[in-house]
Amino acid sequence: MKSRQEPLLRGKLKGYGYRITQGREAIMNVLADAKEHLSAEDIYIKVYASYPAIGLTSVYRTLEVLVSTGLVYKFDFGDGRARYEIAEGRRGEAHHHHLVCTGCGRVIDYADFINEELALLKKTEAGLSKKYNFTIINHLIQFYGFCSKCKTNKNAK
Amino acid sequence: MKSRQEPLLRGKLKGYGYRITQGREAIMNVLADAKEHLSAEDIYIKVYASYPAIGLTSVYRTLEVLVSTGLVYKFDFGDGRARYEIAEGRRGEAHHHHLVCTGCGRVIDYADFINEELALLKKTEAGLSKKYNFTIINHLIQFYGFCSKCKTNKNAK
DNA sequence: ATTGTTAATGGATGTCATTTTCATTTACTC
DNA sequence: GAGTAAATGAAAATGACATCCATTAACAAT
Repeated sequence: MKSRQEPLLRGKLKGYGYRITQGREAIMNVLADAKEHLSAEDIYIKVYASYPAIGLTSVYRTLEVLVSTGLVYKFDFGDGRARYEIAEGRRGEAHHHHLVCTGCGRVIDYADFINEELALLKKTEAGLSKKYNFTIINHLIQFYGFCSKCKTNKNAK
Repeated sequence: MKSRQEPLLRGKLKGYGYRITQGREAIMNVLADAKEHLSAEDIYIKVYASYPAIGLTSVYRTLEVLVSTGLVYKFDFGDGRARYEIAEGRRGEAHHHHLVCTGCGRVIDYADFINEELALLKKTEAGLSKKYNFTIINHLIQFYGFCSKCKTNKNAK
């Protein structure tokens, strides 16, 4: 099933003066249908399935274009690979933050308390936007600490 | 001037069963005296000045130990290199969050609104700790968007 | 529809932070 | 002071991502 999202991205990309290529269309489709944030390689693999002529290099380049135009968000969760998520459409749906265990590296997604957080973030955003003349579009919140397994021993030898 | 911080770390590391080596002492000194969060290479260079026998490998290994025991925090700001900060001692002093420009990659540090944020974070932390049996020690908050230079053109071609 | 131009591509190669390997050294126990 | 296992440094490996460059394809103008 084709996503109804893609033509939107397509039009916007074109509006910024970029050409619409087969590879870029395939990448936008994958992003529009994604339920999770994907790594560049995740995207490459998914695109490859329907368009094997794709190169990993083009995935990186297209993502860079999409991110720099604001059509796609890029996150760094600290595991050494960036993740990408489409900006319009799927917003809020699976929005969550992370608990990152300092002991074992485990990452727990949570969506609890998100609403209270969001309320505060809105206020903060307003102040920051004004002071720094910065348009805020998204955010990343991570808590670091120790998960249940690691909290007792703290990796003692 | 020797930091009074280091013996603390030293004792704790020992308590976890790790040996205290010259390299580890030097690294702990650097971390205890640091005013900013440092990258592994930053630390290597500083340690090298007083202890040239140090190897970059040992810096990475020692940092891993310190992080996994909770004595040092590790952050990933998304610029491809991790940053480290001592857990006890210098807390709060230069605590800030980031505005990351999606257009050009610029990172703006801000410390405004931190207090309101912290109040909420404390509440959130309490809830999360309980629900996920996770001991929260630190956090990372980043806003993504467009800085003043990038907001108008969004890198259009 | 055909052509010209220039952006976009893919494969190879490079880069850079971090990890692994391994033979040697050293902190700490007895 | 000797024994032993942890820790080390140098070199090589890894893995994500960027760059180079010759080729291809999008799209505007015909």
